[in-house]
Amino acid sequence: MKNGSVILELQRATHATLQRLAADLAGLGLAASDINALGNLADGTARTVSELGTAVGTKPATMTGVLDRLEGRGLITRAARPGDRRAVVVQLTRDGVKAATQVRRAMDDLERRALADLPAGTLDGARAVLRALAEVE
Amino acid sequence: MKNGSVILELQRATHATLQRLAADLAGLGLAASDINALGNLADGTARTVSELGTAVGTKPATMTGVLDRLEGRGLITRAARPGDRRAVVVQLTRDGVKAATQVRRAMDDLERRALADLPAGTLDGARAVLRALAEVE
DNA sequence: TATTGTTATACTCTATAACTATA
DNA sequence: TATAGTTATAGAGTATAACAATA
Repeated sequence: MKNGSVILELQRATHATLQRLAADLAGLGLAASDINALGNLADGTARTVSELGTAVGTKPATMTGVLDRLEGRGLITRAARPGDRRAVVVQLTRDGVKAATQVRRAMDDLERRALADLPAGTLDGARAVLRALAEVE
Repeated sequence: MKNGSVILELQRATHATLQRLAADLAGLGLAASDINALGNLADGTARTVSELGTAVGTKPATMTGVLDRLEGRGLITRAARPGDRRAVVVQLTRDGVKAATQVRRAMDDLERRALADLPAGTLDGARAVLRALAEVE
């Protein structure tokens, strides 16, 4: 395959997986960013808005809109962090945990389907590449 | 690192590289989709709207807006395909070639910076993973 | 003064459905 | 009838800059 830019292939893979995920999770009525945020919160760790934004890959100002939606649906709570009342800690509610679990399951299923036929070690290399790209200056 | 979903890492890498690219190419005043489209057209091959949409990862209806902008800036032309006048062939203009070349150069530079320290074979494995994810059903 | 988050603003990105032209 | 693309619509995603509250 020519046009071999890894970055272009990255865009394609991202578009395809996001769309696939949204379809697999259509019953939840979540937008792409909602899915991304819930997927990152799924491990149960509470995060500040900034931390979540970094994990998701967007600015705090962008997160605000997403969090407004998730809060409105009762999937997360926002609370001032004890000790530093500037920071806002985001945490899943009980319903949020359920939704996030479904998101993670859909992601895991998708990965399994897509990568079943690839050699075992390949995935680790891919992670290294993705991490390096995510941190580029 | 926990939260090890490849899909989540994919999103992070995509956000980070897009933003980095947009900054590196700020002088050209291009939107993310413009950059993506030009990067795909950079090899000089003319493509129909549908083909380009597939390469970029979006629907034809989305491409229309991007192409309107690129055409308005004189970077591409649209013409009916001889033999099937329903199809629209997109091609870079002379200015478009210049812009696309800069886009590809910025992408290549970014990849070099990010991946310089990784073992040689890693990249091929990553491509295989990205391709598999892009084609998942 | 610096930091965290939200608001305000202005575009871009996207999909779906309806439409036009061509096959 | 089927296909390629555009238009219309509506909403989601994004950044920047200005702002408020807290440190």
